[in-house]
Amino acid sequence: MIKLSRKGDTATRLRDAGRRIFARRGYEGASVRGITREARANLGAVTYHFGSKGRLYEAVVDSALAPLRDRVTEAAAVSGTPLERIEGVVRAFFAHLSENPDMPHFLLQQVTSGREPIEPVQQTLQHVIGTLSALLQEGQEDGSILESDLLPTVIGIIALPVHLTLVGQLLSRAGGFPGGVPADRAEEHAVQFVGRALTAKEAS
Amino acid sequence: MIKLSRKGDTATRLRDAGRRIFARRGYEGASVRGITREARANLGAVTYHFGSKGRLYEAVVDSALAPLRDRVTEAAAVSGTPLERIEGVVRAFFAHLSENPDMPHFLLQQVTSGREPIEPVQQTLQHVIGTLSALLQEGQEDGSILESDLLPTVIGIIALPVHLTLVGQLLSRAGGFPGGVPADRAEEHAVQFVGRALTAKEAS
DNA sequence: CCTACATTGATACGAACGTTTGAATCAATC
DNA sequence: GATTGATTCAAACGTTCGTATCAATGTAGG
Repeated sequence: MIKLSRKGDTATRLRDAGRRIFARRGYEGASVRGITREARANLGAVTYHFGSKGRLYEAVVDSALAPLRDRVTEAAAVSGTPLERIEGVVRAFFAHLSENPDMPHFLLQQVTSGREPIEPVQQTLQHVIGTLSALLQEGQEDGSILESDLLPTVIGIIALPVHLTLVGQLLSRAGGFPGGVPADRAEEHAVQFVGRALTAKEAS
Repeated sequence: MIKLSRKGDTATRLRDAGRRIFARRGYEGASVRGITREARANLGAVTYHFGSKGRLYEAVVDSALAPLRDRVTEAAAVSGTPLERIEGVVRAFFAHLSENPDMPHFLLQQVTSGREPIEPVQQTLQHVIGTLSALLQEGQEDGSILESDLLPTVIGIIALPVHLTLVGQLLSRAGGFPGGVPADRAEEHAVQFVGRALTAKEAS
């Protein structure tokens, strides 16, 4: 009755296959049959191990987002100026996105689904927004970051990595913009872009 | 045989209903039955007027994107500094998004679908990216805009309106951030954010 | 009026969907 | 080696999907 999740576990294989297929085709576009086929599992395996397609989806999303929350927390906790720590969060985003190329899909699928986001997404959003808001506020209080509405600024900061990664993929796939945006250039660019937007020196 | 598209046309009602439902539930999540029900049309009407569900979707996306292309073109063509015209494009985006709240859904659904985007989306992307790239290059040549890679910069500029609109909706719906981001504040914020990021004055 | 054509309507079809079922198989415990 | 519980398997269920069919209806032009 050893229930360790060895890598070859059927449940683990289902989660992995689910991650790929849900990300690529969306929730409705993914079929239990397709997932079980890719996971080399029986059709009934999703019901057996997760209860339903919906609960497999939640498990997939949660397993993709949990490490992101941790990374953001970590990046925000180092010592340094608020701006440096915000840059660290941006880099943490890029690191996680490049290691988990399916991730931005889940985030945006949830955002565009029109439904109330499922719990792990809600948690992650609140956590990231809360963390960045705190850093911004700290920077604004000590004068190192320009005054501005917190929420839209935070959204602007988050939007960059997600969009650069995703649209980069899209363009290199289909856009007539050969090569798209290489990951490392994208990261440097995002850090610069955010840094300038937050600290632009007024002509004095 | 008068084939004017009066507002009560079955084809028009189908396109309108399709826009709402495709945006809200995605392509696979929307059903022909649901669309025809909402349009008060017969089940066979989609096949009859558009040939298939897929072609209705293309018609919907095209009817949503065509006006955006026009607006961007217009905003980029006015006289003014490159930065002012870029700001105009950003404002055009916001105007179009706030009048067509379903629009960002289509854009991001395409981006996250993993499939090659359908033709009107590809056209629009290329057009907007081309237009902004030209404005950026002009500004970089006359020194009014900082040097940076064109493509990621353009993506950053586009990402802002889409994300602010969408995430604003999401947060006001579910996020524990009451009110989200009011549309007019979002627009001003985006214009400032972009302006700073493009023209930050180096300490000299 | 009548004919021709465009549109609507009700119904049917086959395929794919998520889930259920119950027998078969496997691995650990006594 | 028998027993037990967990897991896999093949098959089937009922539902919903997109599309096709064809008769009924509306609407000009002759």
